[in-house]
Amino acid sequence: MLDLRSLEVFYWVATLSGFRRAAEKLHMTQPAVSARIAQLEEALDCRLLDRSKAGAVLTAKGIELLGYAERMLKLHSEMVMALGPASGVRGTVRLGVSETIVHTWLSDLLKKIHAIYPKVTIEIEVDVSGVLRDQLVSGEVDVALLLGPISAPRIKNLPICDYPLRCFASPALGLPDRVVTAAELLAHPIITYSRVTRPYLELMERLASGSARGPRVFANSSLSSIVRMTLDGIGVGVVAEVAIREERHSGRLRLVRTEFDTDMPRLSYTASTMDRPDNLLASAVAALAQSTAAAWEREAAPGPT
Amino acid sequence: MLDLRSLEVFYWVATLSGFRRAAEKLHMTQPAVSARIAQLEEALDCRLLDRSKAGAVLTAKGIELLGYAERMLKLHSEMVMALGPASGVRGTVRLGVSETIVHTWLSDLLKKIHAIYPKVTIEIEVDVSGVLRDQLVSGEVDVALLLGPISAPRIKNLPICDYPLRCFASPALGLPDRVVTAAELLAHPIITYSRVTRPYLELMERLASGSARGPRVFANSSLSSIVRMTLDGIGVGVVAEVAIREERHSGRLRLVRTEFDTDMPRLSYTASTMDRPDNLLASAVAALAQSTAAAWEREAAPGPT
DNA sequence: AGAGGTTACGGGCAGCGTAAGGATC
DNA sequence: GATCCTTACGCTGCCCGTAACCTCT
Repeated sequence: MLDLRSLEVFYWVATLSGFRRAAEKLHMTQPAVSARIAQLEEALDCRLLDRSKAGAVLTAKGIELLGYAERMLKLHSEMVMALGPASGVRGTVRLGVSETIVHTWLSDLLKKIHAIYPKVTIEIEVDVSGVLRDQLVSGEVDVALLLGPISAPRIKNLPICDYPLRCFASPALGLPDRVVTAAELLAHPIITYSRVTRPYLELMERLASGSARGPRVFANSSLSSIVRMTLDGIGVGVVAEVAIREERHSGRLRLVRTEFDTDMPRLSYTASTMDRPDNLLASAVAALAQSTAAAWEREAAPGPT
Repeated sequence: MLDLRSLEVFYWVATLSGFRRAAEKLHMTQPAVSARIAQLEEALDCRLLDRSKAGAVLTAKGIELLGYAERMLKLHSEMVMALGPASGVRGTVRLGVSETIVHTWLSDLLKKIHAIYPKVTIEIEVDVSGVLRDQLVSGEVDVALLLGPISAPRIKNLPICDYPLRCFASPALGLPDRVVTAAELLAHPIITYSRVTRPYLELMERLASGSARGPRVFANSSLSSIVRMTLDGIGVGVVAEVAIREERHSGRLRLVRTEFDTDMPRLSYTASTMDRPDNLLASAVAALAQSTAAAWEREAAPGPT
């Protein structure tokens, strides 16, 4: 009948390359999926999928139909999101988040989501951007707030915020209250993000060019841990300015101005989603993340943590 | 459920401003329409239409939904037209045609339509463009091949051909075989389209400016009749060049070159359709008309009649 | 033998039509 | 009372799940 349900079933069979997998995804039995596809093929009077052990692959007609199916399903989701009473929307959004975001406005975002979609469940996964990227691409998370943009097919990147990397130190470290040189700074160990992160790599690139020998670096995958170590006077912390607002405010950490501040990498975050016709909630959450980040910056209030 | 059928029912209720009229249009009973709308309103948890004696009018939410409904239905029709086996398409297209088109390539178009959509019924209405225009706007015809374009909301105009108006005469009339002056020409009566047509008006405008007194004009609503009268030597026929190809070819009528040939109005035809999400067949026919006209001109063959 | 898809069959429910019941002019 | 919509109710047909069967590795 070419109705929405059939298109949805077809979409998932095509996307997951299998009747069985589509059936699981759609919470129905595999014969039901078979029947829908058979009906679709009869209506269009052509084969849409070649069945093989390896998996169902689309025929030419199938590819053509898939294009329409995606457009229809997307339009439908859009309509539901726009018109359906938001408070009635149910579902689960798996949200991947970089730790920096956790320490800034994630809680604001969660409050906002819950206010608008009280029946939606949020699952949060905190990891470094590289891992989040893979999880997004493989569909393990629906939205990722990370250092973007991600260049992969069907990924939509929504810029949300852009924080400069800055150097911080405990007053106990005794760094002078003026613009310091690279040499002065590198007398202390650098405490920063883990080696697999982009800010780490960009930072190393810049520091390596300035000093004769590589600086001592303590790379740490936990932002809290970096802050802790910096507070303890182990060295100079290099993190996003926003991550230590509280410590800076209370005077426990000082901003260290350096001669290469203007050359420091910026952490550009994006809310990235996989462009799928279902789960428009993911896009909605991405949009909320954008507005939350903007609001948080406007307020310029030192958020808790 | 916000499925396609519900949207279709809603679309027609909104468009026709009434449950009853929508029911007739959709060949279903009025309670069934009520039920679908009620279900839609329940799903969206809001009223979509205000019922009043005068007719159902959309609420704000209703207007919003209508936009989505149109987009969805249109996309659906597009999909069906693109994927569905064309030979399986059923339906009726009411086609309004100007007489000039009838005398040129209409039969080619009908053959083409029948070859592609054997199960589609074509109803043909021949009239002058002004009448066709009204019939199209009021929905009495689905496609109109007429002197366009039509400037009315939701009308799509597809240019199909552009024929110059020319003067013709029977050799018996004795007009010289050279470029004649307006005065020489107007010594004879002018036989042309009916007074309610655009070419008549444009022609009169041009002739009036050139001669002291208005020319004698036999306006005739029937093209065959115009040709007949011209053949009989009653006067000078002024019609689209293409309409008398056969007579000209057989030598029964001659082209009369005039000093104002270059200033003659051109008959620009369009295939015009009402932009409705259903009846994509109309658009398909319009497109076929365009290609048929182009093919006919390329062949430059004097088509029968 | 096991994974993946098809065929066969029965039950539940959505959606339609018929018929009767308001509401508003 | 005429028109337009809603409510009530029974029926049909679709769609799904269960279960058995097919096919290929």
